[in-house]
Amino acid sequence: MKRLTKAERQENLKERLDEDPFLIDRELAELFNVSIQTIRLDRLELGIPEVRERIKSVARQASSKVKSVQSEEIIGELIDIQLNDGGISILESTEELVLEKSKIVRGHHIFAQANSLAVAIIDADAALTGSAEVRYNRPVYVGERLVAKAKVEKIKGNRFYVKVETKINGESVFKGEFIIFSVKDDLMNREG
Amino acid sequence: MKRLTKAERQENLKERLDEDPFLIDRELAELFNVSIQTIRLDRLELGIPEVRERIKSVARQASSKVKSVQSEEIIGELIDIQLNDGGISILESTEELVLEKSKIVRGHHIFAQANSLAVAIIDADAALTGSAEVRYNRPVYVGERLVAKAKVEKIKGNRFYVKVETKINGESVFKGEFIIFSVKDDLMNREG
DNA sequence: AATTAATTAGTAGCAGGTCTTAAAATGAGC
DNA sequence: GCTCATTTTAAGACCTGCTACTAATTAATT
Repeated sequence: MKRLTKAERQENLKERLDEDPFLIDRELAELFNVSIQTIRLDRLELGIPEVRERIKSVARQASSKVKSVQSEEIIGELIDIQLNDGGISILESTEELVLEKSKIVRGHHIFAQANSLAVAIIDADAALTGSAEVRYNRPVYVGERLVAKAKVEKIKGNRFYVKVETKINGESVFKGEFIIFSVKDDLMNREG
Repeated sequence: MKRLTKAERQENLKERLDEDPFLIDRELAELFNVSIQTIRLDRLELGIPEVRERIKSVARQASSKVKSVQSEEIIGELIDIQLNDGGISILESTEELVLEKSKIVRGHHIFAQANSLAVAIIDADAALTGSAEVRYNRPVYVGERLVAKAKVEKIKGNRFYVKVETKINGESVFKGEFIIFSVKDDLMNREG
């Protein structure tokens, strides 16, 4: 690799370490064909910690990350919401959501987006899904952008009837009708 | 902490480091009230690497783990299966599956278990969920063991009608009826 | 040529080890 | 008590991958 300017090198450095935080200064020095001191200066200027600290922070997140990925309360990104009325969420279909062979998004992820949206728009301490009726209109592939739109159709006591339709570029790929219950705190704190 | 025997200490050491791989020898020495040398001997005998290596291996798994958790093709553990007939899967409800406040398992996880089971029992190159009708009978709390039982009710061409019931200690908590489509490979390889 | 910016070199020191050799301490058996 | 094996400490040299600092060298720029 030919010599880059300082600015280029530092940009590149950031990316490299983002991809692979295990790289030590010596390896980076060889990579950019500069001295180790230069790399250390770069890290200093960029506020990038040493390799052992980088690894530590990756490891620290490791335990909690498994949690945070799975335990997102809402699947997808809430972009609009009117409590007890409606809402919209967007989910990018990434590799993680997909069947390895066919690259088709597993159905339960589409359900999860719709279900968590339906729950989210309920104005209550907590809401639980009581039942759902869903239909998948066509398979969803990696990279497609799932836009779920929820609408509260009817409210009867603590029962909320919510319709969700998920579209890709305006094409309907999923429809669901959910019955959501709002739950009082005292009910929830009972021992399971 | 009073002095333990060598064997006790070593057992204990393994557990400790399993819980918290970040512990350095000095901390362990204080913990067990022995010298650092003793801890090092213990690690040597037990084949436990030094703290930096332990952290590294945690970090190394981190990147791949995020993927593997989410992209499991089957949610829960398949413990019995008869293709095109029925199957059983078990899912332990851990903290990761749960709403933070209420400690109730989010509905889409229960759906995911049932749905992936329904798909798994279909004898085909690939199977996709066409529609589902589900009912949640009662909230599921952390620690409860979800046993999902699927039964193929009817087959019509490439349409499979599958009923899934999920129970905890024999008590029904979830029922679902799924229509699953088996898919031919050429259909799946079309560009999305 | 003079000045400034960027790079390289060199030294001391640190954390958390390894590996080796050797000396104590402890416990069990007689 | 004494003896012997096990267990525990201790001490020293060396290692990696740094930090922190000082100083020298090498481009660029004016």
